[in-house]
Formats: sequence, C-alpha cells, structure tokens
Amino acid sequence: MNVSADQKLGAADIAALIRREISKGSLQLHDRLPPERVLSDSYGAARGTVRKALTRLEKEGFVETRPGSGTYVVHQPDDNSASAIEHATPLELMDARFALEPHICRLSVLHGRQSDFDRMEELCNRMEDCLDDPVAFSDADTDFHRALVECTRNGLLIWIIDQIATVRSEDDWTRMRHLTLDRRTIATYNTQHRQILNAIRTREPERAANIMKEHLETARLSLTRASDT
Amino acid sequence: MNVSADQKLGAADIAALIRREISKGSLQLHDRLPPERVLSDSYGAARGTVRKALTRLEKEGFVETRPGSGTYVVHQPDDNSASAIEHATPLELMDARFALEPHICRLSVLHGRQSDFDRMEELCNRMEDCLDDPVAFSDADTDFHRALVECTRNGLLIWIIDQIATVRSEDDWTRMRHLTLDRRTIATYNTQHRQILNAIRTREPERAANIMKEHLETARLSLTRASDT
DNA sequence: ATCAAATGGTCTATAATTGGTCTAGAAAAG
DNA sequence: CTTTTCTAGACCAATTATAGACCATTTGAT
Repeated sequence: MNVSADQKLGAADIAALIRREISKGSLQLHDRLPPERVLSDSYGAARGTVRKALTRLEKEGFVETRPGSGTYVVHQPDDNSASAIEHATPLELMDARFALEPHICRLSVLHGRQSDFDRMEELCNRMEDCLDDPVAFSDADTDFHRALVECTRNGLLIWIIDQIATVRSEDDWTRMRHLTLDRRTIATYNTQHRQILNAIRTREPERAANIMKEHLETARLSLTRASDT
Repeated sequence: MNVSADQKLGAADIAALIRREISKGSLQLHDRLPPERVLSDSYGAARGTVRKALTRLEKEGFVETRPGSGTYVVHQPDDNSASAIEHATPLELMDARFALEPHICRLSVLHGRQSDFDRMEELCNRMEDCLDDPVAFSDADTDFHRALVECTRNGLLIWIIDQIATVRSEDDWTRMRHLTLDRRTIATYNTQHRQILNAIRTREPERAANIMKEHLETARLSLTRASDT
C-alpha cells in the first residue's frame, strides 16, 4: 500500500513520515531537521508542501520551528519498554520464533476455523505470485504468520507475535532479509507454507509443528549464510 | 462469498482488507490512504467499488474522507500492549507458557552458565522453605522462571517472559493461584523445578524440555481443578 | 563589528490531484 | 427472468501542490 515507489507525496504523507522518524527515534529530542528546501528536494515535493507538513507537526507538538534558525524536534516518544525489543538481534528473534511458532501450529489445529484456513490459502496464493518480488513476498509472509497465530484465538500469543513482527519491520532487518530472498528460497518457503497449512487443515498437530521447525531452520540458514557474505 | 485466490474483490472484501491494514498498524492515525483511483487499480476493482468500501469504512468510523483532499485514517486501534495483555485469560497464558518455556529450557542448556545455575539452585532452596507459605512460594517461583529465561541470554525472550509475569501479577490471578497452592502441590512443583535444573546442568535439552511440559501440565491441572470448585 | 550565507515566513498565479456525481452497459446473484 | 453489483468512463468542484520570488531573522566567518 505505502510501497508505491514514485507515489507523489502529499503534505499528510510527509507529516506521517517525519512523525514516524520521531517516534522511532531516528530524530531525537532537540535535533534539527534538514532545511525546508532540502526536505522538499529529498521528498520530491514543493517547499510549500513540506512547509504545510511541518506546520501540522508543530500544531501536534512534535516540532518547534524558529525563523532564521531551523525546525527542531520537541517530543519525547513514550518509551514503551521498546528499547528492550529494539535491540533484539536476528538470531535472538529466530530463537523466539523457534519457541513460539511450532506450538502455535499445534494450537491452530485445535482452534482454527474454515475462514482462517481460507485466508491462509489466499496468502499462500499471493506469496506464490511473488517469486521475483522479495518485498511483496515478505509482506505476505508476515501476514501469513499473523493469520496462523490468529487461528489460536489466543490474544496473548497474537500480541506477542505482533511485537516480534514489529522488530522484524526495522529497516535494517528488512533490507537484510530481502537480500536472502532469492527465487529458490522463496520457492522453498512457499512449499513449506503450503505443507503447514495442509497439516493444520487435516488436523495433524505434530506434523504441522515439525514442518514449522523445518521452515524456521531454513530461515535460520538463510540468515547465517547472509551474514557470512 | 468465495474468498479463494485472485477472485474479483467486492466492496466488502476491500473494506475488510483496509480495515485489517488499520488494525494491523500499517495504516496509522492521520495517515492518508492512496487516492481512490490508485486503490481501484491496485485492488483490480472499479473506482465505484472502492468508493463503496470507503463509504462503509467511514460509517464504521475507521476513516474520514475530505473532498478534494483524500481519505484519512481516524481510528486508534486499541493499544494492545495494555488491553490484549490485561484481558488475557489464565488458559491463554498457560498456552503461551507451553509454547515458550520448554524451548527456553533447551536454550538454557546451550547458553546457561554456572552462576545462573547457582542462582536457580538458591531459588529452589528458597521454594522448599515455603511449603506452607503460598505467597512467598509464588514470588520465588516467578523468580525461578525468570532466572531460567535469563540463562538463554536472549533479551527478547526475557522481555516476553517479563510481560507474561506482569499478567500473572494481576491481583485476581494471584489470589486464585494461591488457592491452588496446597502443601502437596508445592511439593510437586519443587520436585519438578529440581529436575529441570538438574537436566539443564547435565546438558540434556530434551529431558529439560519434557519435564517443563510436565510441570506446566501439572499447573494447568491445578488451574482447571481450581476453577471447577 | 560587519557581511554573507542560510533559514524560515509570506505571497501568487498556475497546474495537478482528489473526492463527488452521474450514466450506460456488463456481470453476477437469486 | 429480475435484482443487485460491478465496470468503465466522463465531468465537476474542492483542495492541494508547484515553482518562483522576495523579505526578515538568525548564524557563522572574517
């Protein structure tokens, strides 16, 4: 949705981008933003547009702009213990997924409904159309694992997986993960996703869990291979 | 309504997809949706269809559309970090622990150090002095499981377990849990804790994981027994 | 202290974008 | 068949964006 490469950015879009930079911490308290003329250039928008975005952010209390000087960040993002999660390494994340997802498969067998399976089926189809589009595949993959945990009807588990997805969406990671996604790897993942879905459909908890373990092992290998290069 | 594959999307489907984007967080408050013409293109539907979906979402209060400007997100999805965790039921929590803790045992075998084991040993001793003090036992028990996950040296897992511990510390739960803790039950738990610690010490990952499963099964039984009374 | 550069503030005429509305026909559902 | 829904286009009105200019203040170097 937001992927749209050369989509023209409006004031609202630019405001949203900067707002996120601030909440994420890439722009910290008292930092000065680039000059309006530079921003307008780098966002590919006219200065007036950037200016409108900044005016909005000022009203919202994110920034303060001083004439002749610049625009400064004035906002302490609520520290939601995010720090603990932000520093997670890819390997830590893999271990957490190893703990959670196989058992989530078992629970999905117990509590999953037809509509859940249909949605997962649709996501499998979508992923199979993405052999050459790592970015789109990655999004669909995240959705698939989210749909899987939704089968469990366990709000706590869903929340945990969402938190993990947040970590995975960090920019650096996303870029690195896309590097590991060649055509071959995506094809392997697709096969495994199908197998997992089928095992859940036929109500075979242990088989589903085992394929998930395989799936995660594959992912871990891709990861270590990528960090070697 | 057939959901499968790349079928044509109806207004209801598109509304559902966008609704999902919003609750998932990919579309946040104040974000502007892509123009109707772009949406219609990317969903492969006519503009009128997209428009119908948006009208629906507006009635539902997810979105607000301003003529000449765009369609904007007006909905703060319930901040899960509070609500999802606060509303977790004891059984949901048990399932989450079933997913996490056995694998945490395996990881503890890999990464645990002598000092970790000493600390857990000490906690075992403390718990064994608590046969008649459910409150003190409960505290030590929480510490034990926290010490266990610390063995993994995995900040993400530690954070997750801490979150779960927060849930467990809710007043109602604590009271209920204390009811299940008679002398016999505590003794059983103590035995299991010892066994888990020993299995980790002797570097037997699967044995440790299995005893943890037993342990959790025992806890689950106590729980269901308690809710029957 | 002075000057030059950089930066935000303001304005304007024009062009582009966007939602709102309508229509006629095709497709799907009952 | 009838009814509903979707499609594909067109046009309108409101809003927004563009590109450039000029000003006032701040900043930093000389």
